Amino acid sequence: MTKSPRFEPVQPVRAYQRIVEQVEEALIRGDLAPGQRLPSERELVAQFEVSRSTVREALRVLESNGVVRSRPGDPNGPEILPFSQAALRKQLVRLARVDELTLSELIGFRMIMDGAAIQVASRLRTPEQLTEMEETLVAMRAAIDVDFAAFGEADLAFHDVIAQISRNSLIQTCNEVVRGVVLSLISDKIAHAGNSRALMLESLQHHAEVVDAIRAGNGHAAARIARQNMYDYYASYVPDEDRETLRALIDD
Amino acid sequence: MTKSPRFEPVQPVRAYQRIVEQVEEALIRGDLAPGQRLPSERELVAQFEVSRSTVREALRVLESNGVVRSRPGDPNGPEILPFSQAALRKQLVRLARVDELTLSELIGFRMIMDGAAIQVASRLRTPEQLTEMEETLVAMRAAIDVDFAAFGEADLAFHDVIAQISRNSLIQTCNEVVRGVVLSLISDKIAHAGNSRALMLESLQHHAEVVDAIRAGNGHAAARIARQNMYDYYASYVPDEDRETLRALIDD
DNA sequence: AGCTGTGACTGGTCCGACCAGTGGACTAGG
DNA sequence: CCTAGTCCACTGGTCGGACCAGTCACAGCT
Repeated sequence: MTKSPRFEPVQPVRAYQRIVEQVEEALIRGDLAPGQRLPSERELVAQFEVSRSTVREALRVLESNGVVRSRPGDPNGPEILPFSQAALRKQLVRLARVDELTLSELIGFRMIMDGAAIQVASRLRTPEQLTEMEETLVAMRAAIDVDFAAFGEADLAFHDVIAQISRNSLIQTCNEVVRGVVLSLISDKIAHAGNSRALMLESLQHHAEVVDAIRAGNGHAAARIARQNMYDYYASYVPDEDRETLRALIDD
Repeated sequence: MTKSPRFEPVQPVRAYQRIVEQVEEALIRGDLAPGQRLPSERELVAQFEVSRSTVREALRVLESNGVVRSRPGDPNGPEILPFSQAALRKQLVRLARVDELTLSELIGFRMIMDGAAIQVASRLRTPEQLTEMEETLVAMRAAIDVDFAAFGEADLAFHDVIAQISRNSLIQTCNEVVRGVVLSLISDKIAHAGNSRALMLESLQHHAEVVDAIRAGNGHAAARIARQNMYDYYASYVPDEDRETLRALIDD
């Protein structure tokens, strides 16, 4: 009656993989927490009953995944790292670098994400959070007189507040990661020292309009302005033929 | 006049890391393409002038990042893998598992992403693409009579079409990844074999309404229905206190 | 008590060895 | 001639031992 046992392909599980699994599982179970230390490599050799090569290969994998960090000479052993989006960003950067993702896709993604987050935030925000947003605006204004990097940080803080209000850290993570990827892709082209101040002032103006719209409870308008700002800010880096697609994203 | 040379902290670069960098750079430059093979470990030892341990640690890192795959006995050497979102998903799953991300955040993210994608799609879609969407609807209807997994696949195909129309593969990737994470988180709770058919029928009905709205060019309505559907579909798995936040995402 | 020098231990790298498994070349059979 | 089977060179996985530069805690000195 049974048609076929539905066998699945099986590949050998290597020793170092099982070590990785055990460590990661301990992390998920909470037996291991960030800041804690793993036993030294030679101690792990004894516990797992494998050779040091195997232990080291497992540690390299964990290290590349951002789970632990080994420092030579540290008597406390490898350190369990706090969870971070660094590994996530690394993977995204890889995808972007090999041209699986174009710059316009990344920017389009941010336009959608940021717009959606702002729309949600305009509904959920408390008066205190509105004040918080206004403060980041002041910080942005002050940063303009410092340098471009400072302005970028202040801008990041603004978007962080938005994401926080929208009660979704995944949005925040995605925005930060994609933002970092975009900046790394256009970093070599940021030679526009000339008009940068004007661009920053315009960006600040747009942000202020966003806050105004949020204050008025007009989520649609806020989101639209945000997308417009994003487009103006990055459009010059996008190939002509992709700009139309991005423009289509601006209006609601 | 210069205040300080602005020194930055420096940590030693390990040999295996430089091997990883060289391989990844070759990949980005296009000197290495998916399907091609790396030299054997012993050959790499000669080329990089390091020990096999070092080469192997580099290969383990590349392997864990989804760049290559080593198979014992293969005379052709490690294989360069096609770029995939698997590594990306792995990182997201890790974040979700350690409770940095809650189920409601993941679902909220999907509501926003999917809604935005549908809204964009309703504007950009061609008549052919509309037909394509309608075909996935038919496939979903047929899948209901097979089993739950088949319905899930058909549902995935629908969302793929949407993401494709929105001309943004990053949206597609994010949706797929997050969808996979959500399913893996609730997989143990899918014991609702009883009412599943009714649920599938309702979901299909919602999808059909979405397509209707897209056909009519009403992006707002389409997005709203999509979010509502997403909420109905997953709300039972979300803790009570988080549901209100999700409900706030449904309207406009 | 405060400082310093030392030494046990750390991780990074290297070497050589063995094993099970793979796949292509080579050979025997058609 | 072509096919089918065998064989072996070579693969990656794992092991154990060795050496080095660096770090940190502690004992001993001032």
